[in-house]
Amino acid sequence: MQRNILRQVEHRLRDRGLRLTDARRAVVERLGDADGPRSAAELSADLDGEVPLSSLYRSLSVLEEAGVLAPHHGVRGLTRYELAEWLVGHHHHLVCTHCGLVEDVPIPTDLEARLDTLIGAVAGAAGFSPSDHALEIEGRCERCR
Amino acid sequence: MQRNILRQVEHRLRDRGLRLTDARRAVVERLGDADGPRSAAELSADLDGEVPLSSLYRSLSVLEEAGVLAPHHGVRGLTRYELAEWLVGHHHHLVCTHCGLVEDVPIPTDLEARLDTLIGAVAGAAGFSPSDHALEIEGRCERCR
DNA sequence: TCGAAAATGAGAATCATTCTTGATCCAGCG
DNA sequence: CGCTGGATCAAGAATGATTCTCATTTTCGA
Repeated sequence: MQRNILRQVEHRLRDRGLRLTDARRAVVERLGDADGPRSAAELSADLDGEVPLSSLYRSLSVLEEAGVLAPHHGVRGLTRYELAEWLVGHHHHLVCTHCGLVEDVPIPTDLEARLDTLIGAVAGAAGFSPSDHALEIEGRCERCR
Repeated sequence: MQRNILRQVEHRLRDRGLRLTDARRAVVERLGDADGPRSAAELSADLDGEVPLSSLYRSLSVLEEAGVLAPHHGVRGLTRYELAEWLVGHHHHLVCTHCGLVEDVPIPTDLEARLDTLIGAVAGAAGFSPSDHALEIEGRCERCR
């Protein structure tokens, strides 16, 4: 992952009187290397239990609160997190209906622009003020094909 | 809701050796009248506790298994269900980031067509076989504006 | 009408997540 | 240098949604 990200995160936390501690840095690093959202349990395994689960959850919610992480709610009450879009850019998700894998995928800017226009129209008509959107493409991944 | 739906559901269940019992009918009726996905707890309240929670959960998973309901995973480990698209047509969701309300919204067919094309291209490039997609528009609803 | 399969209800059990409590760390200050 | 308060941490209890168990009941077809 780009070391740049850690600097941005540290700065953002500092702005809010928070610190970039070891646990938080570890979480950001793992998510920066991942190719999709990760759950607390997955991160804990990645970290080989170096961070107690309770602390890990707390780190995740602090980072979410600070806008560093974005939550992603998937199957069976599992919440997975990923780095917020201001850190890694706008993207969408491919979700494998068979194995549950979630993978990031970028979308060409021209389509994204059209999507934005459409969303504005649809939401406005319903009295909604759209602030963001998420497109999930479901299907079978390469391995589960 | 259209009575038609109940007939289709009954037929589909029958095909799989399942019955359209009182509890299942009640669930389908409530969801048919709702303007968005509903959780087990919300349905239980709607039904004034006529159906025990354990039975309600079972009904929901049987109906999901049979392809009658589609699950929708929202914040805080809440799973909400709605009638599957073959019963009520393709649509997307407006999600209020403030109060959590989820509302159905139809999308003009021309945009939907463009979306499909795009999705095919993006997914194909990543080795995915897309079978479905979900677009969630986040923002503030009329009341939380 | 009988028997097998399907369905039910009540409560216990599970699992991810959150809360509570008390200890620890650290930057800035005197 | 040592104190002080906010920030952080660890450990376990608590919570809340969901699933499981099991004994009982209902339903459908032969």
